[in-house]
Amino acid sequence: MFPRLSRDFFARPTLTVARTVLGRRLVRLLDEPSAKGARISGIITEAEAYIGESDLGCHAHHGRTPRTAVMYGPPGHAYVYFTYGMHWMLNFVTETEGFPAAVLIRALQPVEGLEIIAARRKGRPQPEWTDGPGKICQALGIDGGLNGADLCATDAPLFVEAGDPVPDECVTIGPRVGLISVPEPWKSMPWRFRVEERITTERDGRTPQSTQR
DNA sequence: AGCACGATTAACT
DNA sequence: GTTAATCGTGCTC
Repeated sequence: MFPRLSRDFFARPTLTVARTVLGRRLVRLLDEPSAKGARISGIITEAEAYIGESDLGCHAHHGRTPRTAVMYGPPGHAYVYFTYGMHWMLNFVTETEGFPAAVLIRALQPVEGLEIIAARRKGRPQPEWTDGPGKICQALGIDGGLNGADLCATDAPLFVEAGDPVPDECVTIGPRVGLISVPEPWKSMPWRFRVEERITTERDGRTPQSTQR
């Protein structure tokens, strides 16, 4: 159990939050009676930045709407939205109130609540439990009910704990994923941060490559 | 009111 | 590699 990240962590430039959130632990406290107080958690291994109305890849590029209102609010809250008719996506609101920006959490390394995750990701191998933004929400039981939730409240059901910082040599930076029809330069801005998977003892001198999915 | 599309995933050829 | 699933959102008429 580590200290929870305070609002100061999120009230910084979005690129800084996206880079430094790697290695931290996302924690979901279950509130359902059948699993009262159970913890599901994982180390954050991939995140992307979405920055303001001028970023044509950001939902806020249409301005303030009912959907994007949370991004215009104070930092340290969850922006959870629904897409493709079936998937929920989790973001952390960043920067200052009034400026719409957020960090999309794209991948985790599962740590706690493995049995619950396995049940929710039934039949899939462990590497595929939380290696996508929709999968994370499925595994942790995150949906629209958590949109706007304060990650820094004392009784928060969803929050982030401190963890070991990830050194630069373990992080690859590249373009954000899935922005099919977003115009340049936004489509290619290197605003995706990912912890490179490697065997712990590996030392092969490979140049980290900018991966794509 | 109608329409095109999406910060994806899983299944299929 | 290709594509169906499935519906909220924001735009156009």
